[in-house]
Amino acid sequence: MLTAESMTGYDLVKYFDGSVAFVWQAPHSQIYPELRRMEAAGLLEAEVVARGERAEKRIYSISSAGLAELRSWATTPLTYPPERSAHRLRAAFLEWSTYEAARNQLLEHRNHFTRALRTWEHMIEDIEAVRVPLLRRRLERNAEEQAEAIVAFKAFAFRAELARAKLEIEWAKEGLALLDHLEAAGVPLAGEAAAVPTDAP
Amino acid sequence: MLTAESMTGYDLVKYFDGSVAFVWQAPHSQIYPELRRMEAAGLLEAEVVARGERAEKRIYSISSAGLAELRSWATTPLTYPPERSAHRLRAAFLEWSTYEAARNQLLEHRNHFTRALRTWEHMIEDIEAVRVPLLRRRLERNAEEQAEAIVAFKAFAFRAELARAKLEIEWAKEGLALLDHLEAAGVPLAGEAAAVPTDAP
DNA sequence: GTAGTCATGTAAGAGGTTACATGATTAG
DNA sequence: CTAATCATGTAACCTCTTACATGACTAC
Repeated sequence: MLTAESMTGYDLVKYFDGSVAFVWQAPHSQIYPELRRMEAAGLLEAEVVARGERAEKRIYSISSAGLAELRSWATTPLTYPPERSAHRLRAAFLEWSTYEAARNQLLEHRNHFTRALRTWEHMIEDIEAVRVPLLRRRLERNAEEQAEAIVAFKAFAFRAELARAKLEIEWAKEGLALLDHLEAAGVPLAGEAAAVPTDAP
Repeated sequence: MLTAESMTGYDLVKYFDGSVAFVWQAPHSQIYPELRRMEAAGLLEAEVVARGERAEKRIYSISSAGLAELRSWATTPLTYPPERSAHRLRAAFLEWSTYEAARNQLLEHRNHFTRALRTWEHMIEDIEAVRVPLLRRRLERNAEEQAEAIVAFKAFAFRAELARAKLEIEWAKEGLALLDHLEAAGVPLAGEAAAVPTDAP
């Protein structure tokens, strides 16, 4: 982000929430110390600027070492992190739930990704029309011949999440249909048993 | 997993790698201490069994408190963790890479999920045919009327990952096509610039 | 005897979450 | 004056990764 524009940690947090956060989130409690570490490592340079009469702020820019590090990161092969999805795990053991809780879970899943889908769609439109402020500044800083690639890669990354959202919505629907089918067939779930007290005959 | 069969931490690690690990991975260094903690919390019971003359092993079973906890977990709403995908992040900033590195990245992505796809397909077949040992034992322990649901939920969870793998393969292909298009159009990437030394005219 | 499997741990450190904490500046 | 925004931290805690560490049992 600092290759697009020099800015404070505060700005970084803000812009994060509006763009990069859709693929990589970080709270300010991670960003501020990290900026200090990167500055100490020579990857960033900080300009301390007065803010009013008493306060100060640090405007960070990327250094040439930082640029080299960025290029290095961009060309290093990535590994695949271990799978860890609470939602899939839950789905695999839905027999321990109740029909009500299972349905709520899947409805919430569908709603969550329906909202996400709308966000992604708008985001991709905004990217392709260069309505995203930080992207605009990035294009101004770069050779015009690269503009197409810069925009295309952002849209490319976000389209994956768009497709993912569609997938999750369909998956949730499939799950809801499965629950309907099982309940109609009179299949009991283990979670319901918990509702039956032990003092039953 | 302990509701399907009582077993040692070692067994748990083994079975993890063959089934649950596809949605939730954990190394033995996490599993052993966790079993101890859960036993201390009364969720599990351990039977210490001699193994040969000198060695011992601990066979864990789930307690009634553990079952209650499991049911509680199964019915508690899940939250959505912050997005954090190194691959999407990388994709969004591919202009900092080189065509070669970017292609390798996407080819590796395609290969990774092609392998995953095959694994999922076999896994789902094995689940539906009840060829998975732990699943078989789970069905033996449960009322026959629940068998359909137990199998269906496992297949349901895994189908999501199957669909995900297909999505990732398509996405990687799209990315490769994009790279071909950009390179053919003569668009330079920032990573290539690093190859041009500063002592150029 | 030896290689493979069974079996169980510990520990340092990285990365991330959540909560606590503070205070200046600016717009109305 | 007061609320919103700008701005920057710290710290406890949890989870997970990676590496270190050990040794018994069993089949060949």
